[in-house]
Amino acid sequence: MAAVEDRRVRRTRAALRQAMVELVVERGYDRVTVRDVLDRADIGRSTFYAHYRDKDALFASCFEDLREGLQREMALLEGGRGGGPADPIKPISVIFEHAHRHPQIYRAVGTTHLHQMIFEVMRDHLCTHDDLRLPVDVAAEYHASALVGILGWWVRAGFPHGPAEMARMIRELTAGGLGHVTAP
Amino acid sequence: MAAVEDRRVRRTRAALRQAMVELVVERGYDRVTVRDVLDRADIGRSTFYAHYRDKDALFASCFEDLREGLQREMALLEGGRGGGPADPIKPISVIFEHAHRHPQIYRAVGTTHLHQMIFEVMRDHLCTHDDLRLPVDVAAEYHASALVGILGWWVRAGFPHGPAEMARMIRELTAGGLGHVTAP
DNA sequence: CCATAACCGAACACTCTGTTCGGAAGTGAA
DNA sequence: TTCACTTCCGAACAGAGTGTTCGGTTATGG
Repeated sequence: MAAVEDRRVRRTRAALRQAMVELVVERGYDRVTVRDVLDRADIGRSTFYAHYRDKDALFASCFEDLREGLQREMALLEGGRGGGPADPIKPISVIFEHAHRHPQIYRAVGTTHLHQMIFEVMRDHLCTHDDLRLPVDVAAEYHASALVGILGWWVRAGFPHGPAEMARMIRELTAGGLGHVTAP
Repeated sequence: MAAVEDRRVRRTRAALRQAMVELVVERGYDRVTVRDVLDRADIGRSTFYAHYRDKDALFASCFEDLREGLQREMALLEGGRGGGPADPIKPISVIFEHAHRHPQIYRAVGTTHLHQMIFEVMRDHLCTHDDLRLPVDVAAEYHASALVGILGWWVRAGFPHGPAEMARMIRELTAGGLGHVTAP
């Protein structure tokens, strides 16, 4: 049992994922067909279905690595210091930098997947400060939605502001809310 | 040229819209087919395409009345007093009450349409206070996304909190941000 | 070298879409 | 009530996309 799979498998999946991302960036998810992906990746039809159940499955797999990477960075941020949180806005800054470092894939990712991703990160982060005066889900949903909205806008607009400045703006906008949540 | 259209037209469109909303609530937009709508509404296939270009067009038409109603209420809110804004959170409260008054249709509306709707209302409202320290689009996108996220969560969860309390929570969460925006 | 696993591609059955057209039926006005 | 007009029906059709099957071909790793 090979720990790393057959080279053919690796190449096939990589080609499919890359073709998928390219096409979604060019046309948007709805306007991409399985046939398009096959042609672009130069992969046989039956081969595709041997690897992925359908278009959605391939699309989802495109972001697994991405999500794992982001979660690793977030965990590293919290694990670094056992004490209090250094900066309540720092995680947001990390997200913006992450997006800025992977432009094309963030351009392709739909708001749904992005929301899922950010929401989990956000809720995990909020759960560490449980002195809330509001239901956790409400706060998490609120901040996650706001952040995803801004993030999507930022990506679509072609990164007009730089990640640090974006983080600063978010701080301005969430000052009251997150302050209430995270202040002692 | 009749100001009010032929009764058959009215009945046909009403049946199609109602069937569409019901089915979307039951299964979600992607899992509803034109055939499903036809069967539920008991309308012929060719008749459907005589009224709407495709599924999207029918879906969009389902929310035109809704959007107009909400915009009317918002306009009435600002037009009532010529002076300063009574309460920066009031518009949000209006939105929540509007959603609470039309549960099933808000349950069906996708986040995309909802976002479009809320964003316009939000930007119009923010534009009246132009002493911003941030780009208007950023602020509007931020608050609109947050609100739509919460609204969607609230609707999906079956209105667990009552519109007034929701508005209060939003006030808590946006206190800093909107304060900076609307304060003199 | 060779057993094995992966790939190919053509063919197939299926679902959904959007259009066409002649005939049936409802509608509003006279 | 009559009647011209509009709308509706439904079957049929072409086209696009999906997901599966299967026998033959090719690359891989031991």
